[in-house]
Amino acid sequence: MARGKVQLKRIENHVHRQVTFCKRRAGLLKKAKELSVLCDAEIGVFIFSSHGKLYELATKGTMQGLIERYMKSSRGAQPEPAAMETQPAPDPDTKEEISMLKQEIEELQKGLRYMFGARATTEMSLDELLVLEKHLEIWIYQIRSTKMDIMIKEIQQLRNKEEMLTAANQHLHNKVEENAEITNFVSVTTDFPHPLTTQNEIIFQY
Amino acid sequence: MARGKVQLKRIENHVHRQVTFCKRRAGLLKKAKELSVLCDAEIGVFIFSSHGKLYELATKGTMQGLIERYMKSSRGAQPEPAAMETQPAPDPDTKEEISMLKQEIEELQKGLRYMFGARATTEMSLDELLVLEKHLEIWIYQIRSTKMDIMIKEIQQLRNKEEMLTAANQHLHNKVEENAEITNFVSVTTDFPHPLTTQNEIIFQY
DNA sequence: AACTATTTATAAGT
DNA sequence: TACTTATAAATAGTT
Repeated sequence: MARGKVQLKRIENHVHRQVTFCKRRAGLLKKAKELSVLCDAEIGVFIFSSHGKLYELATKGTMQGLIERYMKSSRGAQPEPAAMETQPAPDPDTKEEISMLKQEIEELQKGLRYMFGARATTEMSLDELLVLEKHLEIWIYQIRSTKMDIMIKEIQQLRNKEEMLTAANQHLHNKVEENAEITNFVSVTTDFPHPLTTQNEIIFQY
Repeated sequence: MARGKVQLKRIENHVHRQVTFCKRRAGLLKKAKELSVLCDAEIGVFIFSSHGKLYELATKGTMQGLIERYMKSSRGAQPEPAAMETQPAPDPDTKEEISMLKQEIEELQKGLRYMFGARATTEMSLDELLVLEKHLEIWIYQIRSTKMDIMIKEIQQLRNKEEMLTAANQHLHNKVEENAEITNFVSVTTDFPHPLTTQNEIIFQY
């Protein structure tokens, strides 16, 4: 944010990255504290550096307390899905990146499993698996239902479009016949089968 | 930070506080994401508004994963070993693998978001729904596979048990007949059908 | 670590 | 709630 705009990607230079990490980490924690004070919010932040070192902030009480509250809240009524975003750093270290991505997938799957209140699939009992299976079936059912809705809508739209095209077609057809009658000296036989309309000929943009 | 310096204390005006909360919350999460990307850090943030509503961000994987890592890191002594920097040749195959993995992550995240927030499935496109459906089908397949394994094992165990019980039964049966012959003065006709064994009679605890 | 030139965030206003 | 704008704050590059 100064003396040059920064690209939103992993800083490749070690030293530069380390310095930026320190500066921005301080900035982030400061912002968190400010938000907490100004707006009477309870905020927890933890930052793992690329070397695995932990930096944390809990604006009220302890991090443990906050985590407990988080657990309760996120499992309960209406959790905020706003922020499950990741921006995997475009790392030229492809091998490393692959393993990172795989780990990420693993974690995501774990997260999904966690939602059903279950542990790793292989650690699950038969009953737990049955419950999970049921959940997934319901989910798939919902997806298929939505899919069906979308497809039905699409079909409806296509039908409407067809109707319009047909009408436009008819209109043009009539026009052509009219013209043919009036100016039949041009071509006596205007017998080209059925005037195909293209999008450009449609008056009502759909 | 503008049009007037702000005092670092709770904003008393409700509306003003709410507005500031929204703005600064967005700012904080943005900063967190930036730090994560720029410096390859893993960051978790959760914010409870004064009304107890939760806003969260986990820059990699899930919040659960992060919390687990936090737990490990904060109570354990030494954090994780540093990731070594490698410089392998960028293989075209691996590139492809990366993009596939990234796509998979994207889909999983969409699924997670959907699950967590009960966000309308209608926000997903048809293609996205198809991919998610595929993932879930695979998952269900895995679950059924695991289930099958468990059931097969259980059947095998039951068969073994049956075998043992039959053997024990036979053994007891023989014993009884023996006794009957030796002490046939007690009851001349030891013709109770077939000695049913109960678990207590089994010698070999299974 | 300290110093700016800039960018970014945002308070107040609309 | 969403823009706009003037200004404060953060910070990238430099020393």
